[in-house]
Amino acid sequence: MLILNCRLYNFAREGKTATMCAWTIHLGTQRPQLTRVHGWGGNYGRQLNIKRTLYCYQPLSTCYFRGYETGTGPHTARPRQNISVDSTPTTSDHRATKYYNVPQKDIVCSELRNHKREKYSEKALTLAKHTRTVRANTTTVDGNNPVHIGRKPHRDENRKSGNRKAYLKSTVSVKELLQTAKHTKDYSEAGCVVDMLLDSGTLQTKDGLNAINIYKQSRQPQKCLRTLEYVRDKGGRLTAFHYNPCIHALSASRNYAKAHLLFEAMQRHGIAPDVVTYTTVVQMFLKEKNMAKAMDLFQDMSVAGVEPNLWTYSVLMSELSKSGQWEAAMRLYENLESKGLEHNTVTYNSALKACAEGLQWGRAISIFNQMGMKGIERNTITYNTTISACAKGGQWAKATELFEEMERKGIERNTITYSSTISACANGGQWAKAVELFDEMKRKGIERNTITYSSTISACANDGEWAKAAELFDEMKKQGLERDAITYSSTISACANGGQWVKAVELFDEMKKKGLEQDNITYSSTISACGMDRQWRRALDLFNEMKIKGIDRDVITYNAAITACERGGQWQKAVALFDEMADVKVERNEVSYNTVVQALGAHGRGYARVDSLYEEMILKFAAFKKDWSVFNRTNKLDLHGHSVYLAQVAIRRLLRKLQKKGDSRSAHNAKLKIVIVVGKGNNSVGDTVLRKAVQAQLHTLTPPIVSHTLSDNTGCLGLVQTDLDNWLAQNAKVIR
DNA sequence: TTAGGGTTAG
Repeated sequence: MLILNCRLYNFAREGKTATMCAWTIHLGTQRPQLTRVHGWGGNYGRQLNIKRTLYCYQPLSTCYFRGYETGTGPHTARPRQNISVDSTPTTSDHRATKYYNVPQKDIVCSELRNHKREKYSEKALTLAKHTRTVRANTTTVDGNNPVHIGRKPHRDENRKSGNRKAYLKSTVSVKELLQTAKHTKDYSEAGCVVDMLLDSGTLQTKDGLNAINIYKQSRQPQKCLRTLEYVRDKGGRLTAFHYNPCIHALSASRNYAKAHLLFEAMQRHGIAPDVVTYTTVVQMFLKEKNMAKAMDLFQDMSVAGVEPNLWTYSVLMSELSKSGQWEAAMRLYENLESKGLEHNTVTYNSALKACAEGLQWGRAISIFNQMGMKGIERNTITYNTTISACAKGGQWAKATELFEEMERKGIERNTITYSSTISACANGGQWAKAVELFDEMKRKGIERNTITYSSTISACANDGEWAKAAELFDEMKKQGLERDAITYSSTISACANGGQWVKAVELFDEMKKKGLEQDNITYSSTISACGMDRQWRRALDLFNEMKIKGIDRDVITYNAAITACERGGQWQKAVALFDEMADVKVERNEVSYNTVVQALGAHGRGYARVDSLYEEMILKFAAFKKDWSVFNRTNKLDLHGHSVYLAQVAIRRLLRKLQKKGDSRSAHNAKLKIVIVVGKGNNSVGDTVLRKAVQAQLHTLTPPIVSHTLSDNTGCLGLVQTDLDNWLAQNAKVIR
C-alpha cells in the first residue's frame, strides 16, 4: 500500500490561523484533469474538520497538492501555488510546523471504498512496488485502514467551536471564494465550501448571489435553485441578479423546462425581468429551435420597456448562425446601427461567424477590412473566424495570409488559429503546408488537440496521403488524445482516397466497438472506400444497413453507392439507385448524373437514356446551360467539368445540332468553325484523357472528322472544315 | 455582480 506524505498545514499562512480551506489532490501526473479527490477541512471544530477520506494508489512522486485558503482571521483568500508533496519539507513547512504544531504525518491515502477494493487492490500493489520508500516520520505503511486527513483540533480550538456558526459567519467570505475561483478558473473547491455552508445553515443571505454564481460556474444548476430557496426561506431579498444566473445555469445544462418555470416564477414573485433575463430566455428559445416564441419574447421586451442591447444582438446573431439561419443573422448585423447601437468586436465577430456559416468568404473579408478601417480591435477570435470563413470558401491562400498577418501584428495564434488554417490548407489541397503548420505547433509548444489532428488528417485525406493520415491517427493514441467520430471519419476518408478499403472497414468496425456514433458521413466515407476498390457488395451492404438503422442517406451517400456500383461494373444497380433518389426525394447533383452516365456509357448501354440525362443536366445545372448557350453564340464548346463519357455525349449533341442547322448554315454561316475546349492537359491527367477521348470519338465517325490543337490556345481542339462538310453531307439525317 | 464571439469528417 502507498502512503502519501502530504501535509495539510500548507494551507495555514504564517502568523494567521487558517479557518477553513478547500483542497484538491491531483493524482496521476501533474495534469489536473486526471483523477481528483476533493475535500475540505479546517481547524474550527471537530465536526467540520474533515469530511472525506482520501484514497490513493499512486506513487508519491506523481502526485501534487493544491489548495487555497478561503478565509483566515482577516478576510483574505488567495490561491496557493501547487504544493509539492515531496517528502522533503520545505522551509515553509518548517515554519508551519513551528506555528501550528502540525504533526508531520497527516495525509495517508490507503484503502479504497469497500466495494471497489477488489477491483483496485491489485493495481495498488503493483504501483506500490514502484514507489520509492517514503520517509516514514510517524506514518507507517498500513493498507488496511483508511487514514483520515487532517489533524485533531487543538483543545483551544474546540473551545472556540462552541460558537461555531457565529465563528464561521465572521470568517468566511463567499465573495473572496468566488474571486479566488475566478482567478484559478476552478470552481469545484469553492462549490464544496458553499455546499458546507448551505448544509450547516451558515450561509448568509447577502452571500446568496455569490454562492449562486459559484454553483453556476461549477455547472450545478440544482444547487443554484437550492441556494435561491435558501435565501428566500431566510427572508433574504431576491432580485433579477439572483434569478438570471439560475436561469442561465438551467439553460446551459439543457434544463429548458425548469428554466422556463423559473422565468415565470420570478415574474409571479413580482421581480421584473431585466435585459439579461430577456436575453437569456430568448437565447434559450432559439436553442430549442422555437423561433416563434423567441421572436415573441423579443417583442415583449420592448413592450415591457426593456431595450435590447449589444449583448442581446450578439446572442441573437450567434444562435441564428448556429441554427443555420445565417442570413437572418446578417440582417440583424446590418440593421444594428439603425437601432442606435454601435458595433463592437464581438458583434463583428458574430457577423463573421454568420458569413463563415453561409460560405460567404468574400463578405467576411469585407467585414474584416471594415473593422480595420473603423479602428475596431481585431483579436484572435476575429482572425480565427475570418480564417475559418476562408477555409470553408476554399481560400487557403487568403487564410494563410491572415495567419501570417497575425504574427506580424503580434496577435496571439492559438490552437484554434492553427486548426482553422490547417483546415483551410486541407480544403485547398495543401497537405504539405498543413503538416508543416502541424509540426510548427509542436516546435512552438502550442497544444494540438483532437480537432487539430482531425484537420491535419483531413488534409492528408484530401491529397491521398493515407499513410501520413494513419500515422497521425496512431500518434493520437500514443499521446493519449481522444479520437472521436470525426477523427475516425477523416481517417476512413484518407483510406478511401488512398484505395485502402480494408483499413477503412477496420476503422469503421473499431468505431462500432468503441460505441462512437456512426452517422451518414461515416457511412458515406466507408462506402466510398469500398467503392474505390470495386467492393460494391460491401458498399451496398453498408448502404442498406443505413436504412435499417434509420440513418439519413443523402446525395453524397447515394453518389458513393452509385460510384461503387459503377466501378464494380453493376450498371443496372447504379441506374436503380439513381432512379431511387428521385423516388425518395434526394436532390441529384452533377456528381450523381456524371456517375450514372459513366456507368451506362462505360458498358455501352442506353444511349437514349444517356442523351436524355444529358438534356436534363443542361436544364438543371447552370454550368452546362452556360456551356451550350456559349456554343450557340460562338460555336465554341467548353467540356470542362465533363467526364470522359459525358464529353462523348456532348459531342453527339453537338453533331445533332449541326445536322439540324445544316441548311441554314450555308446561308448564314458559310464558314463554319467549331472549337472544342478540352483543357491544356497541364493541370491534371483527366484533361489529356478528355482530349484523347474526344479525338478518338471524332475519328470513328464515318467519314471521320479530324481535329487539331489550336496554335493560339493549346487547350482547344479545332475541327477541320472540310471534314465537317463531308460528314454533314453524308449524315444529313439527325443521328441518334 | 448576471447575458455575447473562434477550430474537425463524406
